[in-house]
Amino acid sequence: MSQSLTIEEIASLAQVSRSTVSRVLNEHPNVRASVRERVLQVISEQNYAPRAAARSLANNRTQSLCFLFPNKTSSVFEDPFFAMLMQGMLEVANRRGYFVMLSAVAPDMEQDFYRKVLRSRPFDGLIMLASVEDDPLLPMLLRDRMPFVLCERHPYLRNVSWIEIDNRESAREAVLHLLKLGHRRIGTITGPLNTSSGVERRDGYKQALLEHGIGIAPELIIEGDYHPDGGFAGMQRLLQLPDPPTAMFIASDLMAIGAMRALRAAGLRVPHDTAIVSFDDLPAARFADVPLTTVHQPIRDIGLNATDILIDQLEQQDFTPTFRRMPTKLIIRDSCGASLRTGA
Amino acid sequence: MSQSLTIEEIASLAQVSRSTVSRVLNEHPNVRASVRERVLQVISEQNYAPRAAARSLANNRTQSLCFLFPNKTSSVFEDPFFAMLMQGMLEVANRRGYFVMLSAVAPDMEQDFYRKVLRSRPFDGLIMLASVEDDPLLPMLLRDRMPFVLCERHPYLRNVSWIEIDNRESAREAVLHLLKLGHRRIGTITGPLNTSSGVERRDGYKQALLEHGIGIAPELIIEGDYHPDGGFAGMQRLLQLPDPPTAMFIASDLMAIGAMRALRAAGLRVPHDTAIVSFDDLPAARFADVPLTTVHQPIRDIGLNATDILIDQLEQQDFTPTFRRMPTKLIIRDSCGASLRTGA
DNA sequence: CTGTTAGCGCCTTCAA
DNA sequence: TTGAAGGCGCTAACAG
Repeated sequence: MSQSLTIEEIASLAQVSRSTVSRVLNEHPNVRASVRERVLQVISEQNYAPRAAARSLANNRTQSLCFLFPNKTSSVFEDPFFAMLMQGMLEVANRRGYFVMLSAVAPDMEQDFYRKVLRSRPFDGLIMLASVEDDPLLPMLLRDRMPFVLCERHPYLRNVSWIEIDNRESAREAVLHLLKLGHRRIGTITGPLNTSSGVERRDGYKQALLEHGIGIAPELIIEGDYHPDGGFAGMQRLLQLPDPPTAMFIASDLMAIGAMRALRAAGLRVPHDTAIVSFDDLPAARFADVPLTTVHQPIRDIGLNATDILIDQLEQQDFTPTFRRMPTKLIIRDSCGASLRTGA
Repeated sequence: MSQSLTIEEIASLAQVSRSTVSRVLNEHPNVRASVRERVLQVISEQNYAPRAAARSLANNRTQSLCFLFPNKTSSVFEDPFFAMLMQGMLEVANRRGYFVMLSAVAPDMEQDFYRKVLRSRPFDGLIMLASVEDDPLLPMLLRDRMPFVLCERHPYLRNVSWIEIDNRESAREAVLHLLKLGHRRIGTITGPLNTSSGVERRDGYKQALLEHGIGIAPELIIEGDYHPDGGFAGMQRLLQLPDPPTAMFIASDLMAIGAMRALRAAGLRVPHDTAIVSFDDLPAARFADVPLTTVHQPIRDIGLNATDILIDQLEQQDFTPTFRRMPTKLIIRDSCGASLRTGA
């Protein structure tokens, strides 16, 4: 890159000391207005910007955040859920003057990531997506007092900050909807059961059934992975039962899309033969073959709020654990069969 | 965060000078093996990692790259194309020891981004996705000699590095395929015509037609935006023609999916009434309602190679403009109708 | 092969 | 309100 100026040169051009330029840069009040003007003038003329590295070294802050994605699968970024989350996060970070670094750590690289990256402190705080029960990174982060916010409640850790939705209640409502439509044999494909969203949505499913005096049938509960292939495989297994379910609560839209493929392959129609309610309300839910009835969660807002929380904590230097809960809403479309009934 | 050690303290624990520790850290050859061992031992015991900011200040390198996304639409990250590209980029960056910063700059923020972010040099180089003809950032990058690689050839700039596919030839083959199937009235929905991929794919379409003695019908060429809604709208317009096309070359899978919605809404079947060949071969192409015949491009590899090129340039300090061309391949599925014919 | 010595560019006391 | 001076943690000559 071309030689860029230093604060020293700006100072001499503006005929003040480095300190004064620094004060102007950092919006210190104690600078005479006329001097400030002159300095700003020179800065603008010279197109000067202080070097991030020098600043970081001096004030111990990088003005950047890290978004840490799990990388169990090779396709995190292809998951629209993460994409939308990221959209929200990036928006806030930029608005509030933070850079954003991205990391996707493979399971076997976690130690390495911690040692080489995290301890070198290239960022002020981080946002973790989808915390797994036994995530090895969390204890290290806590020990080092690295500020972070989880984008989902951790299965049992509570002395951290997170942002969440009411997974259990939302799932319960989804299943109640199916019950109201007359279904009694309802299956579910859950999320990963080492995440709290996976467990909670399953529990909401169970609760709804029990409230209606319907027993839990273990063979109707299949653990999935939030991805289409998991939905496909799960549905296939359920279809092999002697008495397959007439309705499904599927813990993510993507899995529901996979499950619908399996149903179609088996010659079954949604919602006529099998009703479906899913979770997330991704754009794909609306455009699916059969538009999905699904629990809407404000994904972008979640990312947005998580980032706001983190930056607030950083700027106020107050890291007392906190959480925020976002609202959800059941969106009725075609896959549950409700429109069939009213239509009929 | 907890107080972390400095190189000085590691040095005194290992009973050597800072320089020696520094040499060990940077894998300098000139360190006695036994000393190196001792230092590494201490480093590992203390869980030490040099601070990124201090390093950057001293050696003028940040070890980080920026991925710069266009942000015309609010949904860059929802585009699987970018997601897959990013996957490849992140992989290489991590493997070669670089951090990755992410930016999505809104059109009206470009000046600001340049002034505040770029000039503060928080990264060593950047990868730009989808360069538009009149992108205001490019001239500034060139002026500042900021190392960068484009993930698509710029419409006319040639003294830069980029990675590309042969858009024209690929599009030509796609259209030839439709011609071979007997179609004579073939329409196209193009990409944005201020990008080179948009222009080149359209030109490939024209070339194929002309080679077969078919005149270009301007009413059959509609400019799109690579997104589903653009495909939907474009197809709708074409369907209003007195003599609609019997086949379509659509410059992206997402637009093809949108176009198929429009066709379905009009009661037309793919491929029976309207054959379609598209471009990209996203995962969605395989799983579409009617699986898409489409030009496969190695998206992840493109990201991978772009990053390799950039890092090579940085590490060899050789910034002579270069480009690399990746192969494409027409994947025949159902939407073109080829299988109908062989089946029949 | 190793230690000494200057910086890298900025922020921040401390005096004036 | 301003300037002088020291230091943030590391790298990179330069000596030895």
